[in-house]
Amino acid sequence: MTNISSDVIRGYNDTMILYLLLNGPSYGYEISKQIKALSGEKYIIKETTLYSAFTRMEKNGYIESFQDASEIGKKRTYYRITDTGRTYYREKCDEWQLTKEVVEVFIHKKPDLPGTMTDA
Amino acid sequence: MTNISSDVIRGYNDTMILYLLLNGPSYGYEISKQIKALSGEKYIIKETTLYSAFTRMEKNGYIESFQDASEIGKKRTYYRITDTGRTYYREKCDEWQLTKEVVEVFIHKKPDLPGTMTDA
DNA sequence: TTGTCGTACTACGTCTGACGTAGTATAAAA
DNA sequence: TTTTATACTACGTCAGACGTAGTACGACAA
Repeated sequence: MTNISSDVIRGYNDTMILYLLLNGPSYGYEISKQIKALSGEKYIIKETTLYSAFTRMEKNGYIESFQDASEIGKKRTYYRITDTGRTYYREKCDEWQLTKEVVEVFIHKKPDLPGTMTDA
Repeated sequence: MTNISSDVIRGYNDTMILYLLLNGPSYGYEISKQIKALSGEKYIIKETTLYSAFTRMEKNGYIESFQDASEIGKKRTYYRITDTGRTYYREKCDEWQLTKEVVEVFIHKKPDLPGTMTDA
């Protein structure tokens, strides 16, 4: 079973989180569930990774935290994306296209044909 | 200008090097030039990154080093890919396909259409 | 002859993002 | 009342990338 290694996703966790915040403010637990669902259970972000991403991105000005006053139950920290964050997100999207192009030069596609690449 | 960040390529430097070694043994300087050329000058691997990748991969049994006896001028360390390395390479190719699928869920493609995504 | 350029490395230290482990705390459900 | 799900924080470790620096040899020019 092939798994996504953290080294690959590294640097794109922030992008995934920002993508979800484009649709409006959200908070940790919800975002982690959305990442899991949208990735088809293929990627599950670790809690520590997620929360440290929030801290980092707020420090960088990509997101802003706030408390929802009209909250009944548990207190949550919500985050909303800033304009700087939106710009950063778009840059990461461009970067991704470039990276993909480059990496794929060095990648053999899965054959989908029998008898290829088995040996020799 | 969009640049490829090291965090993205991280974990795929090894894969690129192995890809080049599939065609036969090679050495540091040549590989770095090939990466530059094949990527269309878009990615230039740092010397330290390259040589530490060699060390790591040899330790992991993905490559083997040797000296070319029939060498005239400068002594070089050549590397050849092992069977373990070939297997690892194929796994990384599979992983890449999976990663790409997942990441692209969270990526907006460049519109190529005017008037989209400018604001709200 | 001296100097510079290209080639071919090694050594060492730093940074960053991911993540393991652990602990806290509250609301809801059993 | 105890568990389960939610919602975090703290702290430390690890690995890969990379900055800086230095060594060394061959070729070629001035």
